[in-house]
Amino acid sequence: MMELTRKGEYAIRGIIYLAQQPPGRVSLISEIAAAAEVPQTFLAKIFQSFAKLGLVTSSRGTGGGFVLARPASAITLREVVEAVEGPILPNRCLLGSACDRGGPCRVHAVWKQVQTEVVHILDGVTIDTLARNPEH
Amino acid sequence: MMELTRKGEYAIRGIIYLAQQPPGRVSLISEIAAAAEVPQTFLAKIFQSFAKLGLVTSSRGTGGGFVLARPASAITLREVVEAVEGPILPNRCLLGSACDRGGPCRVHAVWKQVQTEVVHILDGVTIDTLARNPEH
DNA sequence: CACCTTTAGGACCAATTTGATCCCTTTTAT
DNA sequence: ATAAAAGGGATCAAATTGGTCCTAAAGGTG
Repeated sequence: MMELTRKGEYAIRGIIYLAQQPPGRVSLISEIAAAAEVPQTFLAKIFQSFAKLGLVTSSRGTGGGFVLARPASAITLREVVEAVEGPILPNRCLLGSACDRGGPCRVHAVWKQVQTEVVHILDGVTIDTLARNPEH
Repeated sequence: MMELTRKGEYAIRGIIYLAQQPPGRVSLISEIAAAAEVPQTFLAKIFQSFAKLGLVTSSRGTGGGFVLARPASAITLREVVEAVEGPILPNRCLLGSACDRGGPCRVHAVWKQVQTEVVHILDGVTIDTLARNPEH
């Protein structure tokens, strides 16, 4: 359980590639897809999400492409993952104030703790760290 | 992301009910399903998994049903969740020694850390604790 | 302007997973 | 024998995942 989907994997691989480019260099989606070994049309959708959320800036037309919107050191793994997979919610009952059967359910506090821990870990990792990581 | 499925929710609700019964008391699947407000046939499958894994003992025929195989204080939330959802694996690459593209991937260590933390949290919660929890 | 390049966005689709249900078999007590 | 349970397999609809395709929009260039 708790598995990252392909979309999440592709998102991470793609943005790491961007982070490895010289600052300010524009990359085509075709280039990123080839480098990250990811289906191009699928990756295009992922980068659309990134652009909407302000993780990357996109430009169209000749010379267009994608650049990180912020330094890689200011983009966390959590942001990237949540951009495509949605918020980290181990159990539905973390959403509303009450579980489905009246009052917070018995395991509510446990899931809350899991959520907090995972968010904390993913917030502590930046794309810059991953991009520089020699462990390849 | 990281959401528990219905199966996981049902599993937890069902085993908590069992833990709330007087020690040694046999419960019918129909009774558990009604109390936990879970589809009976679906819950039956879940309890089959429990029985196979030795979390509960089952007996057939008149007077048959389910009982916890161990004291509720000796059954962890992790066991219950993993019984129906499979092992806690945030990323596929935690499975084999290498990621799909040669060598451990850049995020490998992060997912390993997430896995370790979640397992630790869920191992620290017993069904007994949940069953007694006044927060309902 | 016309034309090419590139992302944006929507529609669509196949495969897989999820969430069940049904039916028949096996075991066990009476 | 018979009734009462769980065991196990087949089946199925709905949702999600993983992707493709096509057209539109935007931005450079001659």
